[in-house]
Amino acid sequence: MKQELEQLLQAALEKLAGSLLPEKPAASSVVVERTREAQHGDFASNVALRLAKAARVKPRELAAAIVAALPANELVARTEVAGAGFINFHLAPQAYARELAAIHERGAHYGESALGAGRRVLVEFVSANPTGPLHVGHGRQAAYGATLASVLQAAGYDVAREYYINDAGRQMDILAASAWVRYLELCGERLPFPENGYRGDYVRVLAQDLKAAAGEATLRRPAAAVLANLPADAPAGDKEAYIDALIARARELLGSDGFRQVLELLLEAMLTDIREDLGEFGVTFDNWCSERALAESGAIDHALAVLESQKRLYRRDGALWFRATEFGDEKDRVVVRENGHKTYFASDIAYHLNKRERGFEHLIDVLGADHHGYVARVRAGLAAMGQPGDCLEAPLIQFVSLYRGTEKIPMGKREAQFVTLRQLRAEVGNDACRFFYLMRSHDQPLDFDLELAKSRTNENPVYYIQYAHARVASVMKQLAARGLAFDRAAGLAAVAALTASHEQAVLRSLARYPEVLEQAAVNRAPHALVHYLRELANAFHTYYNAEVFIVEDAPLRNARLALVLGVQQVIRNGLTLLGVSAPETM
RNA sequence: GCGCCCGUAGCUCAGUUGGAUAGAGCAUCAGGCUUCGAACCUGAGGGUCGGGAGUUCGAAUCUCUCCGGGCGCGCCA
Repeated sequence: MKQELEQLLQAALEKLAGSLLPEKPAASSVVVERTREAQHGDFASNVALRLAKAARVKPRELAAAIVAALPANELVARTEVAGAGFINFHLAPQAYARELAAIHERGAHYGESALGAGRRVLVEFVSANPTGPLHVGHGRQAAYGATLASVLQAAGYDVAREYYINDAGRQMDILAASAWVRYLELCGERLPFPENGYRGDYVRVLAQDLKAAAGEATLRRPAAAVLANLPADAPAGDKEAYIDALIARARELLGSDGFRQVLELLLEAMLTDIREDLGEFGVTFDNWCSERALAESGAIDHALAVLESQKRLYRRDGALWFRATEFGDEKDRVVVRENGHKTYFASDIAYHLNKRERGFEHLIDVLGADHHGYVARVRAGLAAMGQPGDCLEAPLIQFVSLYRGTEKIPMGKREAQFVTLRQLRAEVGNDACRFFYLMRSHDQPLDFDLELAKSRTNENPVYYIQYAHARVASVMKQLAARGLAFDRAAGLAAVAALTASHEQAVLRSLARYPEVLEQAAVNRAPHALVHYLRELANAFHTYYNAEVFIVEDAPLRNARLALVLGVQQVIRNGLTLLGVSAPETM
């Protein structure tokens, strides 16, 4: 609808070019928007206001000329000049009838567009270190990333979803050491737990897995051998030095192959847990990309070679540096440390180059808000390797605070007091969980009220939308119970009978769905969809209370049913994108 | 100190290529079920869009500045 009006305006402006207007304006300046006030019609354009100055004409005069030059169109009932020079469009009833027919015709595909023109986009999200269970912050990133990917797909992009597994670094070694110590405890050894180790209960579970898989023969070592000559742990000593020494000792006692086997087993267990957790949450990935596999494939050396060939590397203090400042970063970055180890940053730019080399035009990294400092750096890396710097985009997801009513739940990393995604899902349910995560703009910190999310009262917005969907299903059951059947063709043919103000409001709301979906895609703002669905449900509930659908008059009855089935379809489409179920009964 | 995000009704928040009289939900108050599900609907009150200045036909939106809050600034990952 909107696009058609914009095309009409464009045509009118082309007619005026050379006379009233100096030149044909760019298509991007011709914009039509929904009006706020019903008296201003359905759509309005400020194009005359925007062009008046350059054309040296009064805005209202220009607007009048544009209106006069508009080609006739069956969708438009009336056009007028209003206010300072707005052009208001009042749509003909058949415009909405046509839209309702489109909903019935396209069904689950209604709302999709070709905006993205098949461009390949990689959405990377969650990518939590496999060193512990996902927490509520990851949950928000999961919900956001999954829905953003779905919305982009609906908008015509060729989308792939990816999880980057940080399985190469020191954090994994620390997990291995932590689990091994717990394992030794299980075997009956007595030794202190490292201050810098992972303390969660899941580590004890991992230790049991280890024992079940390996028994005592291969991995058990006497505590005395483990602890011999280790430096002091905190608080007397340095916890970082201690854990590093412990890791080295584990490698020494188990052999590098043995240590690696422990690591592999833990990694597999953690990834299985994360995968299941996300799967139950309705979040799936097309690819799980391993940092270690990437390194083994030579991708990091490849990226460094590219940087070298571009003369973007230099040596200082024994380390190899990348001239990031030449590409907008605030300081140069080390890629190979003095000790010969490549930095995380090196593997990260290699990973992003790899994404581009796999054919993705556009890269979206969904990141936690605490990662903002590092976007500029990766972008600098991409630019230095000859990639367009703006191919990378990173929506930053602000933090989540949990509340019970007004009481804030502390979320220390050390003691797990209700911080995992799994616990959150178990308590409030997947639907409420996804919904609450997506209700707010991602760049706004989120206060997640558990009591509200759990409540089955009118305070909870999830049920409000689902209820509208279930109510339509209930109406259809009632129809069948009365021995009547819905005649779609007859209903769609009689849409002109839907003249009541509540019916008009529902029709208008329905027709906005494709626009909302495009907006959500362009702005990376899935929450726009949530707000829209609430409005649509509101229009429906109001209508439901005002009119009876199952009436004697068959054409009117079928028209009304066609309308509410349209509502049901759009709600289902929207909820599906959000990852929330659309139940027939509640 | 430097950088990023944010500040809108009592509370939680929508409102981005600058648009017409700033909107929802909750809470509060007043109403609505012998009729398709009351997990619903209708109405009312509630605002210095953090303060100030600027840009212009027009600013919650853009710029500057100040105040307040969150986060980040490693040869860690």
